[in-house]
Amino acid sequence: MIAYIFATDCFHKQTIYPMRRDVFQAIADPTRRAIILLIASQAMTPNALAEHFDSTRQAVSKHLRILTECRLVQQEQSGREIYYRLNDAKLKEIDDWLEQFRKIWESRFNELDTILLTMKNKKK
Amino acid sequence: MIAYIFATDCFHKQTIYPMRRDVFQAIADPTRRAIILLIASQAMTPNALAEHFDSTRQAVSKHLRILTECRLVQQEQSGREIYYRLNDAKLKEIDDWLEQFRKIWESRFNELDTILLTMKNKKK
DNA sequence: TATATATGCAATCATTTGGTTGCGCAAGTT
DNA sequence: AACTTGCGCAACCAAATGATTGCATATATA
Repeated sequence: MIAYIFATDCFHKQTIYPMRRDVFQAIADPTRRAIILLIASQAMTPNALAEHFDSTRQAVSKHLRILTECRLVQQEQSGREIYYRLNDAKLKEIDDWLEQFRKIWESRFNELDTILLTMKNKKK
Repeated sequence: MIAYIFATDCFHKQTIYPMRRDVFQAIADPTRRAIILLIASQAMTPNALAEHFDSTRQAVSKHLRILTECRLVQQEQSGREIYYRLNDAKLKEIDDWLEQFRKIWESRFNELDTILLTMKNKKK
């Protein structure tokens, strides 16, 4: 009931998993990407999530476990329901990885600039 | 020899793989991420790449195959060597995926704005 | 032409992965 | 107190994955 929604101190199975996986492995599976997208706008329970897929609740639960293990997702218990919410900060890690390449391409542009500049000077 | 460097019309084993894989699956493996990073600044041959890893050339070759299959990497043959280069555009797909979330967060901010605005108006 | 090098491919193997079923337990409900 | 519901966990299984070894072929070199 409503009385329990914010009673976050009375949970039981909200396991804290060791960080075994990495984010890249977590998003490799299409079902997990779908889950991430679903909970991006609002936290959802395993049962609610499972309704969006053909596979069983346990399968979804397993995916949630993996997502939780790599901290992409956080659990929030309210009564006997566990809401899973997206950990925005963890998605940032993917963006950080991409940033490396942006930098490499940028420096490549700079090199091109230098070359163009050299050619320009030679013309003089 | 130099004569062959641009002779791209005389290759033999430069197979065109069917697109079976997903970019997300491709970057799931740490070795593949390392390969991507290595060739980001300049194209490399399988042998040159293999020197950077403990595993055998064939293992690296397999990873290259997977990367090629999902178009993350392109082959460029010069003589008997095959240079693998990064396909920048494909990395963009990952960024596009992240963009979804940026939009969701943004709209969340907008909702917040609306709420704040409503509160403001009520105060009046 | 004979030999060395660069590479892809097939077969094989241990490990991981994604999924299913069955179960136990805590939290609600009647 | 008895029943229902939500959820995690263990056992099990088929398929995919990552790596190895051996082999075939094309290119380069002596």
